[in-house]
Amino acid sequence: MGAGPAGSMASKDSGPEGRELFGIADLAEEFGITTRTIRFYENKNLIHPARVNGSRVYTRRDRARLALILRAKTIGSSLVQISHFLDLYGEQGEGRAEQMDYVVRETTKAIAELEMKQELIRDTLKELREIRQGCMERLPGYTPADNSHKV
Amino acid sequence: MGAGPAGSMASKDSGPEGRELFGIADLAEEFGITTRTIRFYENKNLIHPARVNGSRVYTRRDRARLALILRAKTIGSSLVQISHFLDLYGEQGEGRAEQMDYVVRETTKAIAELEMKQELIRDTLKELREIRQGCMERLPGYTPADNSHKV
DNA sequence: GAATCAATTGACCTATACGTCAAACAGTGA
DNA sequence: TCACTGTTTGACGTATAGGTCAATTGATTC
Repeated sequence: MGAGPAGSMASKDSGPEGRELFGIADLAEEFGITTRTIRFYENKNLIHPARVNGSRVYTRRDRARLALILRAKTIGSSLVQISHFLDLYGEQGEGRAEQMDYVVRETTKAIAELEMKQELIRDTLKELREIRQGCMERLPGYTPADNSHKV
Repeated sequence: MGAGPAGSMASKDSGPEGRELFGIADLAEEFGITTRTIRFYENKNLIHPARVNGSRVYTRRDRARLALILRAKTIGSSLVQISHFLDLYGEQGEGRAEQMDYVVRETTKAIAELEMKQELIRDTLKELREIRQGCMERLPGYTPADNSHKV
């Protein structure tokens, strides 16, 4: 089965931010990934775009969801983990206390894991800064507390 | 080619911390990974244990290196990235200014990337806490600012 | 209405990071 | 000495995360 275009002629606006609906190529370009990757995520049930004439159409919510996925990936989560993540983000609306309790427990776990990662990163950063500092001191033309070209 | 044991009878001490040398199984157990994983890392040139009668023998430095690898993995680095990481950790000793300069540049890049990840995690944590908070408020028996069973 | 162009599904391929045997071999204890 | 345990290399299998190609289809343009 094929589908139609959703090319440069956007559904409503043409600005990159004022848009409401997006084609798969738009999102791919915006996030610097391939359409294959986006379709792969859909296959893994991470995003559920609408279909128009067989073509995928993404809302802002879909786009935000994709952004969440990519952010989580950068942090080091697997797609399976991300899938559970996304459930938490979606589930807040309503639901019985049972569901709420579940979300509370899961978010608590996720928070704990991220806090641990945060600590590991902090430690690593400290070490890297020490290494860099040690190197700089051995570099010719070094003067202690050289903040002349500080960032 | 085969090899000999390095079993429960440790090279020197038997305590888990006072040790100086370790067998592959010791490290595997200590870090909760398999020996296969450790051998895989060696195959990728991430660790270079000594050999005694064909069997791998790990020093404290090797053990620290393995710890670095696993920490970096948790943070979300690939083994290739970790390989470069480890080069930086090893290279600080001496070397010409050229090498020092290289290390300074690479550590700077690594630091920037980690700082970015740190921010992403901060953002995610903030959102997760909000979600959890929102759920808790909808939970029965909730009283605002309920710190009665705080961690 | 034929060409073109973007998008679709399906199939197969790739790289990473290991898991899982299998066969061989080295020490140790009985 | 023989069995047993732990280790070695090698080979193959698996899960994840996509890349790449092919054939098709649908909307737009000429």
